Amino acid sequence: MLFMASSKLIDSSCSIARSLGVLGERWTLLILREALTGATRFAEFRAALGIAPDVLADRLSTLVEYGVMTREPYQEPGARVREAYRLTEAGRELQLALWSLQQWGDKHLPWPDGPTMLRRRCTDGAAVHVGYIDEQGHEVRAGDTQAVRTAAYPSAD
Amino acid sequence: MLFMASSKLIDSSCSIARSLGVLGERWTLLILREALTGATRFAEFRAALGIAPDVLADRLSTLVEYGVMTREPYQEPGARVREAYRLTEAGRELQLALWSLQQWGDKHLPWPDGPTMLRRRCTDGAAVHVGYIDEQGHEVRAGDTQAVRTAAYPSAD
DNA sequence: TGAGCTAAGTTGGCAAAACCAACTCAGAAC
DNA sequence: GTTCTGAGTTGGTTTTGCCAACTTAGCTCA
Repeated sequence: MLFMASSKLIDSSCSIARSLGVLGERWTLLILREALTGATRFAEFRAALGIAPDVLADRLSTLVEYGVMTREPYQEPGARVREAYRLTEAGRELQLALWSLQQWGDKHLPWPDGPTMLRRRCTDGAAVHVGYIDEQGHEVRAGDTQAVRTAAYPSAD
Repeated sequence: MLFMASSKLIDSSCSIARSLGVLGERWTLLILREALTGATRFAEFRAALGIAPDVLADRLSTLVEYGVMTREPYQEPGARVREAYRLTEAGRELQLALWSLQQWGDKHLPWPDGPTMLRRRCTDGAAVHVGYIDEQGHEVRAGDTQAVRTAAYPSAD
């Protein structure tokens, strides 16, 4: 086996580090962006991203290994069996993280012609953004948020 | 110059790709996690992450270059001048993206002892999560969201 | 005055990962 | 039975990351 499922990050007590252990390698989040817009086939990812085939094979197998995507053979009538890579529910939930990055890029690394994608509500097309929400489902301002350590936080390092 | 400010991703028309061009290299998001919890000095990042000093220097200079952090000398009384790396407002806004990843990791890559960090409102300590919000400041369910292309979306590839 | 200490790096050699082109393999079409 | 296409694998080169050692500057203390 040439590829090692990514680093020791996945054994970290920090959820951000564990997420990055699965998602943080080069190309992975772009592969997921394509998957969220409907790509399912090896050649589709390859054409859309220009990624080397060995790297793509490695990333897809990592995503399958950690339950972000599934690899399933399928057959169109009159064609031979092919492999389809589909997002699991866990994978679909990564839309939130990708939209966070998209929203940040729209604001802080703007493109001359403006954004190429907008985030909308299906039902009425109203603008949707990513933000902080309290238990009543109401938005919380960024400055009113804080992260706090739990008892599970490692005391001695 | 040994280091090239990261790839051609920053010239992409996709905001996710541009964000990853600045933030997507190995270690970068973990450096930002430390910065959001108060780290400012080279040696602090190094000790917290165990990152090689040349890689850390490269990542910090990329973050400064793109306006995510500032590098400013400061002097404690009776000590020589040192460098402090501080988040800009753009950098502080990345808390949203990091919390998205943390929330995903909490759910899909759980740690045996439970999460080590919780997301809270400062004023009353109530739980806060990251999610989709409409123009009235109310939460939108994930399944009710969609991304749509604008006129700026590149037609011919 | 100069020897030691610390922070913030830089430099050089080695190992791992990414990139690229060429090749494989299987089934369908011709 | 030759060609085509999708989904990869293989081999060689380049880039990136990792590690240890070194550098530089200003402070402290003898």
